[in-house]
Amino acid sequence: MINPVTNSLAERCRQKGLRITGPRRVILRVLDRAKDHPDVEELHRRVSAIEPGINIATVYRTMNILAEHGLIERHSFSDGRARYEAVPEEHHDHFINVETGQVIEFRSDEIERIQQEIAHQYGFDIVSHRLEIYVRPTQKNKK
Amino acid sequence: MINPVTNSLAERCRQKGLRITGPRRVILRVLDRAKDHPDVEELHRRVSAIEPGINIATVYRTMNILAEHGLIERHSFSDGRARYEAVPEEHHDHFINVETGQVIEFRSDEIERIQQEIAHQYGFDIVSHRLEIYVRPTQKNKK
DNA sequence: ATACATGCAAAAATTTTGCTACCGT
DNA sequence: ACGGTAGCAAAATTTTTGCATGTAT
Repeated sequence: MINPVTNSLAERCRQKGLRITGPRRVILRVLDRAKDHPDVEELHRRVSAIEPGINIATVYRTMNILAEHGLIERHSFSDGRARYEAVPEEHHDHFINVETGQVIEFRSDEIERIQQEIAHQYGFDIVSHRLEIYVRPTQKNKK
Repeated sequence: MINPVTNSLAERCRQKGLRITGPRRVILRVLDRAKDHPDVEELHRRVSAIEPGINIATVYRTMNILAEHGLIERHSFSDGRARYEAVPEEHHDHFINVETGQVIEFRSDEIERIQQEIAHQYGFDIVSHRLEIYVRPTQKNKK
């Protein structure tokens, strides 16, 4: 009963010995608060709204550093650009609604378990995984 | 017992009403034969080896058209560039060996089934999905 | 014949990098 | 003080596009 919910990214950066600078603090805050999966441009927009003058190159560099340290996850989904989210306390997967583009998180212990099983059959240990399910709303209650 | 193994991409293009031009024929052949997941540059290299003079813009355009028609799949894996494969007769997922970068295909009906189940619980029909498991060889028989 | 496809070069979009100055530890 | 970091601009990379010409159907 020690951890409240999640350590903030800033805390986790500190634990890794990364410096918490002004720009970085803002970027980390934006990532902590994001409930979606913004790309670099969107991150930069949000960062700039909090504190103007932070260069987009800094956002790119920070994303690379955070990803190297395993503090954020990089996604691609259907679109081209890279999109990011803070590494969640508990792993989850994603539904992507193809009609709206909306991303919905979900988790299934059964899927997690079976993946382990299959990987072991192939002689592998899982490092990480990524499951994206592209969906549309069930058509039964249509007009 | 009508289909031999798989219809060639060229055949499937024809069925969709896409024109089979010279450059396109070569690109489709390369895709048909590829057992890996080449990016545009690599595709262009292979295409050029068969027939020089085909512009990389044509490869890009063709990939976009084929993807729109659902004839190829676009991946991202860990790296930046988009990578492609002809849509397989039967869907499969991927292991990515993080130590070597090698991509291994696999399939689990159980995983397929559970995904359906979960999607339905959320009120969705599955359009497609993508599962990538990043792995490393099991460590038990180490030196 | 006509709509679609290609080549080429230019442009757009995305990401990285060199360099100097700055700031966190 | 030291070494990582930021800003800025330039460069590198990846992808798209306008346009004139060519070609499959």
